[in-house]
Amino acid sequence: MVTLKDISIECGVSQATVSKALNGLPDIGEETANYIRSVAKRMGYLPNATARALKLGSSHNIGILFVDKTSCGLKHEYFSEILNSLKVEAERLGYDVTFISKDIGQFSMDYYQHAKYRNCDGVVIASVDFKDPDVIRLVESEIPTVTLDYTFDSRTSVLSDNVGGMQEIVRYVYQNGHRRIAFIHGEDTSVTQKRIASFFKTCTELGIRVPESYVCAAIYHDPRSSGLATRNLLALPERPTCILYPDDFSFIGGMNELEQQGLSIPDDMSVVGYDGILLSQVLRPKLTTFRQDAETMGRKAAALLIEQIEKPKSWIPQLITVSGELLEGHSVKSIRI
Amino acid sequence: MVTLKDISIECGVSQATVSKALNGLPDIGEETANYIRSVAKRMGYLPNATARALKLGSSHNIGILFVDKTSCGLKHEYFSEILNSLKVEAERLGYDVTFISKDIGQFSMDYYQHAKYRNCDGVVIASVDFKDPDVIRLVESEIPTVTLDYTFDSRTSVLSDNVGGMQEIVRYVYQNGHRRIAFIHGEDTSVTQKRIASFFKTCTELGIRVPESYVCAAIYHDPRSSGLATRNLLALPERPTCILYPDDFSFIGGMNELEQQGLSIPDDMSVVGYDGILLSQVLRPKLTTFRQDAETMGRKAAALLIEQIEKPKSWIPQLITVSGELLEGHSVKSIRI
DNA sequence: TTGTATGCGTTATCAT
DNA sequence: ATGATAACGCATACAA
Repeated sequence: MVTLKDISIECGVSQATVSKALNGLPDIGEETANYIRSVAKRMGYLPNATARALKLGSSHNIGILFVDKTSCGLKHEYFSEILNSLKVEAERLGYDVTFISKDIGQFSMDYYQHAKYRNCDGVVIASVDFKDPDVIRLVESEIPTVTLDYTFDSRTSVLSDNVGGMQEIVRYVYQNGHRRIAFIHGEDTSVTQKRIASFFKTCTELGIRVPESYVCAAIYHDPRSSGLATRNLLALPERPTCILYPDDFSFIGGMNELEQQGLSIPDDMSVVGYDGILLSQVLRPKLTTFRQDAETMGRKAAALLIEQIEKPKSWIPQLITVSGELLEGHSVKSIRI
Repeated sequence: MVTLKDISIECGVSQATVSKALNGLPDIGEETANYIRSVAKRMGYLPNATARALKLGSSHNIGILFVDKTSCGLKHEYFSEILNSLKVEAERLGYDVTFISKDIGQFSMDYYQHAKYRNCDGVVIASVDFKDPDVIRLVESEIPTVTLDYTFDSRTSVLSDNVGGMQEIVRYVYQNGHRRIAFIHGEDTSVTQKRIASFFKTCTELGIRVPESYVCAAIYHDPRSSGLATRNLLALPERPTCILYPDDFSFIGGMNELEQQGLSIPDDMSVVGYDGILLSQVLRPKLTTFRQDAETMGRKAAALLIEQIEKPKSWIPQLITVSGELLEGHSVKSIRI
């Protein structure tokens, strides 16, 4: 490994001079600086991030908190897409990305401690239990954080537009003549609450009456529970004409149930997903769904976090809502009224 | 941030004593050591990984190389599962995981340089172009590496048992009476080569004649190309009775094509996937497929890399093959002969 | 058993 | 414009 010292010897100048030249400080002669830079390049010099971090107290490294509680965190395309764009943007801005967790080796530490231990300049928090005291401790600490799809007081967060998404879906379905719309939602999270609220609000605005039995619970990313909910809906005396699913993947459960009962999509039943993952676009009939712009969410999260890290004085917490778009497929039938 | 110095002052002993006590060195009095440990705990002491890394020359941090060339690297459940188990195992062994890439900030560096810059103790390489000179440079460097699904000379790698997997599939299909078996394979990689070779070998062993037109190319994770290939197979004068797909997700393309032609699975056509992702298990009929044990692969990769890092002298390169299992679904019809 | 001193590779302050 | 030096937090060889 070639260090500043090696270069200083090679150049016949002091270590300090080399450091300044390489960092472009103005108090080094043009000529000397150029010479030093050329030698450094020739010798294949690379700064040592560790030494730098120790000296500067900042590591140019951000943490990512991504708990795989249901062991489907990363498996979910929504999150893996966020993770990827987050990584790309962070790297573009000169930051590396390290996973943060509890229990690293023998040490049992919480997220905050882990982040401190690694000298993370900031942490992006996604797909965790936001009620976890350890998560709260991290968020309330002095470490800059950005949360995804959840808001803490005086903290920056990037949110998918669940209210707008659900509104667009309901309106689209309404425009296609549907008045009996059922909604199978995911487990109780703030995301789910927003979607449910938006569902009811939009229905009310459109003058649609929603029987209680039309709104039922399932689990995200779990086709089985959505299949069950579908079966229940189909058993109602007055069947809905359209079913909204928690997400595209869960819809598979509904798809199976419908097929088993000999019902075809969209002729006998209209369906809508959520997420806009690859799968939704390759199913036939193509699934009508609402695409969440995960790529933008990850990118913004990284950019906002790094801005907060680099300009701590001028920083103010922000709530960024990333809008998505309705992807029209062929799973919603147009009903003449 | 509480440091060794703070503790030493609080305890009225020297910094060195604190360091030794906390690291459990034998040359500190039982009593003193216990006292120091209790004070450290009370003060909330956490070692500084950065300082430690600088001092020890080892960071307890491993890199992961995961290039999203087709921007589906992470989206592919196979890889996201590997990534997750890799992370879990590494953390269990006391190592953090950091993404490695080219171009971090203004610095344009190759993978090797990035790994050195971050002081990574080792790197796991997956889902990249293994012909990339930058990858080769990293692998041939002094940095310990483990590659996934690709072998370099004198280097450790963890391989999915593609030969065994394909063999099991062909045998299973054969046992169900099929003699006209088509194989749609992915783009040309070493994985694909192994599967193709194993396909032919097993067919030969079983005395199955494989017309050239039965083996055709598509692209992994791309239903469109597999759909096209399916259409071509269906247009043959002598149709196969069973089609093997590159992977479960690609099969969706074939599924659509079959349905469009009014063919039902498995009555009119038997099909087999590869991977054993969640999707394969929720489709109806359930897809018969070969599950790759991605969880084990990630775990082994981490364990082997860390073993190599910690016991460099006794280390010898290993080729670990992780076997999978045939998941019997209902997509292969049993044909009476 | 405990303390002193040094250095890991940097950056930054203060002399020169 | 350049250099000597201290400091970041830690581990360790060596002295006491």
